[in-house]
Amino acid sequence: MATGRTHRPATRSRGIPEATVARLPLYLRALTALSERSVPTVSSEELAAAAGVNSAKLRKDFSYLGSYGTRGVGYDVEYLVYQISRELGLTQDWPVVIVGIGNLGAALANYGGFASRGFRVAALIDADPAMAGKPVAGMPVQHTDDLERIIEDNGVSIGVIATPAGAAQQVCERLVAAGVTSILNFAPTVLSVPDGVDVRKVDLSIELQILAFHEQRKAGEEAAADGVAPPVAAKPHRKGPDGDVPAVMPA
Amino acid sequence: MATGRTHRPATRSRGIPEATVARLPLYLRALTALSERSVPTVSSEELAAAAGVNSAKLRKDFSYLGSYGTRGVGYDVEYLVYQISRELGLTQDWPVVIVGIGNLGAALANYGGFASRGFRVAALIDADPAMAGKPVAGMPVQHTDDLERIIEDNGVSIGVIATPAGAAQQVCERLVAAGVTSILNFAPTVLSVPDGVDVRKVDLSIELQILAFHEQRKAGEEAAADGVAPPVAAKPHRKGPDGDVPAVMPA
DNA sequence: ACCTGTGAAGTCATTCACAGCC
DNA sequence: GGCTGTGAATGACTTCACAGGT
Repeated sequence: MATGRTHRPATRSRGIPEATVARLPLYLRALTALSERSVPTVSSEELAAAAGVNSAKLRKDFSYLGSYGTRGVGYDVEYLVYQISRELGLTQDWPVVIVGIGNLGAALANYGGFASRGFRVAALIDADPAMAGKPVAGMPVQHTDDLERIIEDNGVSIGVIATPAGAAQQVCERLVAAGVTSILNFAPTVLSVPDGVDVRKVDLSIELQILAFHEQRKAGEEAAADGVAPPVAAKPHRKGPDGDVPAVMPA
Repeated sequence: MATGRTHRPATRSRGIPEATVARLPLYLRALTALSERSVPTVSSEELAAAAGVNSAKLRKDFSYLGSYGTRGVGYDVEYLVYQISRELGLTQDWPVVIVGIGNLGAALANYGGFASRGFRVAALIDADPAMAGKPVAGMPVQHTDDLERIIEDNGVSIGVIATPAGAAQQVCERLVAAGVTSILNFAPTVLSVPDGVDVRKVDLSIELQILAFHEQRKAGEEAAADGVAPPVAAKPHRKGPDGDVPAVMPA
């Protein structure tokens, strides 16, 4: 059954560190912008600034790909664009399905960034029969019943889940069973998948909570010159009979 | 000035490692689910499984917050929910503005997860005069002209940018000038902000590219027993005359 | 003179493994 | 016997600093 260990055994990625892989798209974007302005070469310092990282990191990152620069000169923009695209697998195109065409799913379907870089929305899928056939982003929504067929017919290996949390795990299992091996999950749930399947998640609520944490620290920074008061101890007040405490609710 | 060094000087966060902070929301969500099912206590093993991490990591994470568990027993669910909420600053509420009410902005405005945990959408702002006054998610869209006033009137310190890439930096600057110190950026651009301002980004296209990278590696895993063939040179295919797309080209 | 590529050092994060308590 | 809390070990990532090429 493979419990939810999304964790791949080791940084199995023929040499390139995961942290580096995560930055390649950033470099690629910056390079593409330079390319559009017909800039022929760029130094690690300039490119790093455009990508929002420091130059030592960038050079180290590129060193994992090979020696694509020229000492005393910098990097050839077009050449690097090509090398990074190839490394990321963007020279082929990737059919993608989006499952769950609510507000978010529809927004994703309309998002231009999809098409631009080798990703192609092959199908939009929703469980609501009333949605079936309706056009979203110029494409008819299809019903979940046909999920397996759609995946196979289109050779889809990347799926985007934009369903409510409750439906996500089940959709995930169907996608995986049908052959999908990479999933981008927008539902606020932990997905468990078998080994060999990659999951990445995008979670608004988590990001906000992280910001709130730092925001709170900033606020506590007045008053404190020596001992930064931790969050404020507040009465432990455990065991609320029926939780007068945050009756919070998951998304 | 302060160039785009988002980088805070050091992990200034009174002890709690950034990686731990990023997982607290995950634990909180799992705990909330348990709380709703009235589960009174939970072991590190169980909770870790629910949150999709391993138990050693979870125990270490909690150890930064204090000793909130009981040996031989586990953690009191309600108590932990309270402690983590407090640590994250979720016991107060955070007014948030969303700037850029296109497909994505509207989807975010409708997203339930916002309201649920101390975050409150204080205003929706868009640059298009035609949008002004239109209700989205039961709330009238306001014009960018009033951005500064809205921030101040509502004491907003967290802003969400969902504008097109081209407008993001400028919107960011106005938000910061008006007093926002935490930004969640959905626009595919690197934002530069002064020290003391936190930026987190959510970028669909980057996530997909990371998935594509791993996907490509998986594909290359047949055939290879000894020397894993690097990316595979694949025919560059493409080359739009004036490509809005990567006009990829080797040197 | 300038800029890349990279060992070496330093910092941060995860995992191990077990003492201590229930 | 079961489970937490945590030093110590290991591993990953970043930064330094400079040798080496143009």
